[in-house]
Amino acid sequence: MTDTERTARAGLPERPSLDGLEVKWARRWQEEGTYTFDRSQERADVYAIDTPPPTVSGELHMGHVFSYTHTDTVARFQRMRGKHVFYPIGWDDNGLPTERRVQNVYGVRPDPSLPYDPAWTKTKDQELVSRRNFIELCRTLMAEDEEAFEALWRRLGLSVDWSLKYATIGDRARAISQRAFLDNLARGEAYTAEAPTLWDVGFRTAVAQAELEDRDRPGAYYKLRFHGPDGPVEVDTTRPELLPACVALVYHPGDERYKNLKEVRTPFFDVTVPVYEHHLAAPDKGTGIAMVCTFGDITDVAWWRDLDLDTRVVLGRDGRFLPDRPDGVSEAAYEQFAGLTVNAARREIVRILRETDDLIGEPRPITHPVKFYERGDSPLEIVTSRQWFIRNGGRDAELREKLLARGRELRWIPEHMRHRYEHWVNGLTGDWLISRQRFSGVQIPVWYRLDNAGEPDHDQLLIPDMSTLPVDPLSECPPGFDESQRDVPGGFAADPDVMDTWATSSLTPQIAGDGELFARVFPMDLRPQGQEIIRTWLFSTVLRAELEFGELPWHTTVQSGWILDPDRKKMSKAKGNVVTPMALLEQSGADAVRYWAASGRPGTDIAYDPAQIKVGRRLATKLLNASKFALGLGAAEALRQPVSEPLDRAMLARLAEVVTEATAAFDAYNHTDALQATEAFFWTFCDDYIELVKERAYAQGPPAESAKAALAGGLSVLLRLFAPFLPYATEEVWSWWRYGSVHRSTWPTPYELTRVAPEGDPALLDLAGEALRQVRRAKSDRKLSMKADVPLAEALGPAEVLAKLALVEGDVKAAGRIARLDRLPGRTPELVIASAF
RNA sequence: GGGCGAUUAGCUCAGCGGGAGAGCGCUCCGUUCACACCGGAGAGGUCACUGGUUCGAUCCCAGUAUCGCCCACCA
Repeated sequence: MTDTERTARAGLPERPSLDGLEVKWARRWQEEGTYTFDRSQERADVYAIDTPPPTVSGELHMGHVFSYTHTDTVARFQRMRGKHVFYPIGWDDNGLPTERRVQNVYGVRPDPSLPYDPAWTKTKDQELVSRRNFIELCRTLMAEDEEAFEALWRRLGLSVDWSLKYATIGDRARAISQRAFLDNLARGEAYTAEAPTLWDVGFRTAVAQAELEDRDRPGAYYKLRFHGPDGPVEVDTTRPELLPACVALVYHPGDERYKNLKEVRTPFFDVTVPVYEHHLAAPDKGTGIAMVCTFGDITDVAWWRDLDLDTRVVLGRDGRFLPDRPDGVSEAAYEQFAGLTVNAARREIVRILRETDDLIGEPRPITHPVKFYERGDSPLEIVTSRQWFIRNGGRDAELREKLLARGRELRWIPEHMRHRYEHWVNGLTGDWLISRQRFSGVQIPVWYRLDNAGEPDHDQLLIPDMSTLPVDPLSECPPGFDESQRDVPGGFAADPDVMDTWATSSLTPQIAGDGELFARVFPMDLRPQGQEIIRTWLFSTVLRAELEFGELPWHTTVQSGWILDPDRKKMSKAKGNVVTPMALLEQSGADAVRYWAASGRPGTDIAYDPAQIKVGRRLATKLLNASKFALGLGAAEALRQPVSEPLDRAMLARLAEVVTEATAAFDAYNHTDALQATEAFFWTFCDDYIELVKERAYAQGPPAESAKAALAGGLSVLLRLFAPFLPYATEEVWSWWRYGSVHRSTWPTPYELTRVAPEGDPALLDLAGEALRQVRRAKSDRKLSMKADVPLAEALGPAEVLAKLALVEGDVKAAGRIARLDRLPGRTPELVIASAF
């Protein structure tokens, strides 16, 4: 019988292919609910994952594919291990990234003063639209983006339960977010305060410490001449335009140069300002004495607070100089600055100081780091405004210690990532600013009483009934009021702000595990995420869980690495080295892409490498072909037959070791080691074992049945070991001969192998493989076909090695096409096969 | 300025106190009765550098250099 006939008889495809498997099986998994969470399970039997909801602000990239694949291998492993895997998915579609995308795509800008226009259509670029129109555009665009996201994740084969899908802008998330906020408020953990805050003039909103980044910008030192009682005082500054906001000079305690200086007059504005000592002043920076303004940077705020300085506000929320002069500055001097941008004001003051001869020398250009909102385009300014905060340990040693303790309690993969958390918590300088002066977000769910002058009283909060959440204070009234009382003296006013996106996404365990699910999934097992959001998502989730429940939200966190391009740079759109995931999946297949992704370890960067994807594709194809061959031999029918031959038992015994290794690796979140152990064995299985036994398997009788039974047992285990990595190819092969889904099958154990192949000696597999390799080398050296006959071969080596060889001699002879194999003990220290042709 | 990580074959990466490894690429050979999205064989390395500990160091310690990332109150 030919192999083609065998294949046909077994009902196997003649030429198995990877093409089309994704569509076929993704549909089947959805129809059959293969990954549906069983809501009746108890916590102990559940493995719960706090999946990152990707930010909906464009397309998913290879970095997402990389890290989400890692999590999926864990989910599939745990599911096969018998856990009921709670694997939700969500979209983070509120917040500034989303708004900015809408602004870019539609070319519109929100203006809350405009009325809602239900029939709005775009007529011109940079059009201003009402708040509600803007929010509707956000919802529309997000829905489109989210459809594309879902299509990608389904194609990649993520085994999430799509019925658990959530959106952070959805009603459920908004209600949970507002409830958590009100709980924080009730416990005194949330509060409102008027304070200097970092302000993005482009987005016109306050931003939090966690969202800052430094960017190097060109600037210059300007040396200004202040006027002291005993002569001029030279002061270096990079922000001369803030001279009208100057409230003091500071120098380092003990700096002899300034120790008798008590006050000075500013140049041009001629305002008398005090001179103080402060330890933050650096004697070696500039002239050793610094100009303190309202507010040039956060050090100014520290000085202002510590030294109880005056306040001279000059910058408005639009980044321009205010129309009105600050206290103590003359109208005549200030008026020419009113309305100017920062840059224009700088040019103006430099021009003036040159005229008055108070600019000493020329500006000295420097490059210095400037604070930016991580998604913004303009340097941050500091403005005083009323904002909401949540206590985060930044001003509270006791809470900070608790949060540090939680960080130590958490299992970090890789371990060294815990330092990032510790440094972040230790470096917090203030509470978490959560209010944003934006539109598409979760509204801060409060109103304020208005006094008789129509001014809000921030101590008289009006709180919604918890049962009415989510609430939009701008369109709904507080309990006991009606719409006629909105914004009128004696009535109420809504808080116009929304919450920071992290204020909602810090609640993902509560959002995903809402209602009766909560007790079954919380605290969760795993938080997978990117290392760049330890200070935001991870920290804020730990914080909210600590405040709400006094415990960690999950036991373990796995931090993913970066995708680098071949130049070792982070991949980015600007550099044009971005590969579109969907195109890649369609071209190479999901299993191949997943194989590449799985070759990266947690926390370790990986290069984008098309060659690795090809290797993955080859592996998946090989799996199809080798399976087809083994099953074509009749392996499936022999599954329960006794495994009697030493080589067959050796193979299964070695595979049992691989199972142990792969299982241990997965338990330690080393999915890469699990894959490598499995893959290495698989190639031995194909290249050595199958070649060694196929002649025997073609025959009849117990030795043939033994080979076929071992092939079936080996294949069954290999398919399950590969299932987390190659879900499509393994499922396809599984469907040829087994019932149900491989992804619902049981993770293999060493016992199921040693039971059918007791007393297997793995060394026999190595020995037979080594013998075969030597025969092949002899043929290769003589440029002969691997199928060339060897009339006589001699096996030399220690007697005990040759004794073992005798156990597998029949298979070696068949695979090597050796007619006669003589064993000659004691002539060499190691096994040598000498072939004669 | 502080912290974390990396540096091993041309490339991508494992290993981590006693033998230097894998895959890709490369060279040669073979093959179309599982697999051309194929098989077999082979060549390739003072394990960044300098000291130290040790019988023995790619591995441990100290320092240096380069790269990457995180953090920082950067007049």
